[in-house]
Amino acid sequence: MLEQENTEEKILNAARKVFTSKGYAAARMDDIAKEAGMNRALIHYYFRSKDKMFQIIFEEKFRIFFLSISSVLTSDNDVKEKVVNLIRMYFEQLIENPDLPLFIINAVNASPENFIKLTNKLNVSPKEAFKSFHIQVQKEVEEGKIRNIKPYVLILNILSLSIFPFIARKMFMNINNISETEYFEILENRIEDVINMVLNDLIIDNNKLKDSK
Amino acid sequence: MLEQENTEEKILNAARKVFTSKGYAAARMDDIAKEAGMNRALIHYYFRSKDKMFQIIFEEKFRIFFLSISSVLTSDNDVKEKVVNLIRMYFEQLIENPDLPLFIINAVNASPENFIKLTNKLNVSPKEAFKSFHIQVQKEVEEGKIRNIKPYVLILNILSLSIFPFIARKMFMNINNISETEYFEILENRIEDVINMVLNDLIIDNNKLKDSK
DNA sequence: GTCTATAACTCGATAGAC
DNA sequence: GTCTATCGAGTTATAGAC
Repeated sequence: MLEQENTEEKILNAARKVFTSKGYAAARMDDIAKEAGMNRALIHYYFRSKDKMFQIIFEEKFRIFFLSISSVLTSDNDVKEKVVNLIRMYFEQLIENPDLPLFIINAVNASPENFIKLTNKLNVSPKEAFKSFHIQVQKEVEEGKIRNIKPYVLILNILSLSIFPFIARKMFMNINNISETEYFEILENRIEDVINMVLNDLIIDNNKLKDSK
Repeated sequence: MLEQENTEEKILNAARKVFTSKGYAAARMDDIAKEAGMNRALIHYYFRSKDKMFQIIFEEKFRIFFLSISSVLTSDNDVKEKVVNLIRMYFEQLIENPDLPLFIINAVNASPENFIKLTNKLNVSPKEAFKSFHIQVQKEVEEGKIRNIKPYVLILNILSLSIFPFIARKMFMNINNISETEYFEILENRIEDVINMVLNDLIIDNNKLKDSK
């Protein structure tokens, strides 16, 4: 069946593509118009200004990115289950939307005020989600379910291992002369490695291992 | 003793700061002029165009970033020693230059041709360094010195854990309401965690651990 | 070498015909 | 709603005085 897009959807799709791949400053209204198959005047007619369009796209992407994290972090699983879910969820999401993290990071860097305003405005608050996860990690550490690890460190490790490969993918593809498809295959095969690494890190006493080296 | 900068150095320092923090598209020649304490005309007199200035800065940063990786990867240490050196070196370098990775990644994404040209031009080739490390990893896997791990995966894990926290630092600082100094302290305390995690991953048989869970 | 003034150009935004 | 033409602000780059 043929998906019939109306003009507004065409523009939004084009804007998504251009803004997420080039960022705000480098994006041209004419790029978006061309991508949507029309002229600049028309996209101004629908969305008034470049700023307003960007806000719409940013808010949408921001929501996608943090809604899924929050839902995993605030579920009632234990820490280890959340770790597994986070890593799998990131991979699924980023394979569909590989430009997402860099887009959000660059947008936040360009105007942190904007980020703060959005986190306050949305009912999905990454701040709250992270905070409740912190508390849970501390609790499980005290109970001896996982090793003594700082919540910050655990989150940083998960996000780093999941997100960075997508952020740096073009450089990697270039350095190793491989296509995006091949690269994504490598990443898919890597998921279980990442899960194992993070989980093992949670149950291993590093001092014991050091002695045996 | 007072470091006397001449005009050219003043401009380059200003350009470094502005380009690495804003990226090419968002940087303004007037930002650089103001940062250097002079007017636009003068920076054009010295460096002709925005493009040429950016090329100089990019090439310089690129060199810094890959020279240090290459020197670690092509040393005659074994894989485990290289892992430790890589992680420590990244941290030291990035604490001094936290905008470096995002700057390079964005520049490479904006024009991959440029990246390819540079890697060919420089005598320091990341491609070669990575390739020789791949071979070494495969050799040590065959010898049983480390577990059966794909070289790609190992490199991705190291780079992810080391670089991502700097790339996403502003978002983290915002989410957790902490200053850059506090954040860098967290990262410094995290180094040994990262080293342990990657090293343990190299010597652990995941199947055995899975059974005991 | 360094400045002020201004040319040349890019690009977001609007006017107005259809 | 959609288009062509054009305005006008913002930026890079140059001319020319000192």
